Amino acid sequence: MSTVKKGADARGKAKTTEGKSAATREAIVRAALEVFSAHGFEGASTRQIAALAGENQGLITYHFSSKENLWKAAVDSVFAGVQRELSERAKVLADADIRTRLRLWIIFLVRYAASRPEQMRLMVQEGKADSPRMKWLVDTHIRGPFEMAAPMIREAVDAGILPDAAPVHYFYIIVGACSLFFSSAPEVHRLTGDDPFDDATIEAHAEAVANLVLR
Amino acid sequence: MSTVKKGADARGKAKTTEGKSAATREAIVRAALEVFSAHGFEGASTRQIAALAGENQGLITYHFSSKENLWKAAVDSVFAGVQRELSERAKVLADADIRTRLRLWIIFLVRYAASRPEQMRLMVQEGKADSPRMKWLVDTHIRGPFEMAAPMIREAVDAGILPDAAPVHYFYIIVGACSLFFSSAPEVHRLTGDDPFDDATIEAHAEAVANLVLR
DNA sequence: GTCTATATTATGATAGAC
DNA sequence: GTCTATCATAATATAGAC
Repeated sequence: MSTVKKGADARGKAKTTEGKSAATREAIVRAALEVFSAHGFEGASTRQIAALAGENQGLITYHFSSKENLWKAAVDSVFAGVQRELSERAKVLADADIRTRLRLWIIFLVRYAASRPEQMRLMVQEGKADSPRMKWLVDTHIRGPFEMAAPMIREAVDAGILPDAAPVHYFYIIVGACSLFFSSAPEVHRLTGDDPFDDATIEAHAEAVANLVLR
Repeated sequence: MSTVKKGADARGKAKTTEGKSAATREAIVRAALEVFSAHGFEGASTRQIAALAGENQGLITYHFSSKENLWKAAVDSVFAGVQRELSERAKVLADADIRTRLRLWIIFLVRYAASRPEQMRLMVQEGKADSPRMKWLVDTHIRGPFEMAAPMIREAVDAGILPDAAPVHYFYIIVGACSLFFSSAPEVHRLTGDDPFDDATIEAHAEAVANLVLR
């Protein structure tokens, strides 16, 4: 906090120039995530994003220079959370037994999918083709979590807790099992009347997956 | 087959006028499915679809009158197969034991997801919001399969084959487990070097899910 | 850093010749 | 049924005032 040029502005934000800039950037990223995950990369418009963020369209070019860079920033913002939380957890649980680690991983995945249903949507939307954006996504955000999970899965298979199959299969089986319920939430709601994002329902889903995998 | 006005045309199709019209329609629907599932509804352009189909853009309006109707026709074409095949299978297997039915259902889901990876992409893309398209999707194509699977799941739970949980959870767990591997195929390929659509890999995934669920 | 105005291109849909 | 040409609108990105 150094040179304060303005005080609180019309929207009630009291920030330094740099602080204001960062806040604008953040607001745009947040809006971008919502719009990109709802409409896909091509379907999303920068005007729509600017409008949702309550900022000017010209600022998108200023802060991100292109729609593609904005997309990357938005994706970074969803994955930043998982990566960090997961590796923290991994450290703490390094010496727990394999069943406990698997169960907690699954519960984590379900809660994360429930708190950020956009993530799986982004993955599925980009998973359509082997594009440059796809390469970037895998190298930057998928390989890490996969390489953390693979040894755990292998260990469970060796211990006879899981039937024999390659880790990739289990990775996508478990991620799919944990996530689809939430990335199809309005569908679930229309089908049964339940709200998937209700706390009790989230826990029920976590229990269902964990109990199915570990028995 | 009645009044033949033209013979084989430039692209080598020998058709009646009605036959030609139907073939055009079909070509457009096939292209639309590909483009919609790759780019989502808003991201897809009718020009792109027409170009891929090798047909004129004006014909889209002629045959479908709007982009929305074309989307519905494309979705119908993916789901038509599942619905029919599933209900046929259901009849044949009505008196098989519950484990066999569950196993065959899973194998069917995996093979279907592998043969039409677009389906899950379409579902996830529309699952973003409770839109009119979403309502149409659920009412026309989701409720049927769900109501076919639910009693089977309930039976498996009652028989002690599956841990206790509501059918909706199992439905999305199993569909997610069977599908994500294929709707993220380029991602899987980049991650491990394997081709998910290789026959042996498809069977390996089916076995992995079936063995995990049934033990 | 933020805003307005605009150049350029692409979109969905229509009109009308054949 | 199929095609070309076109309308009206909306898109990304830029230029330049403040």
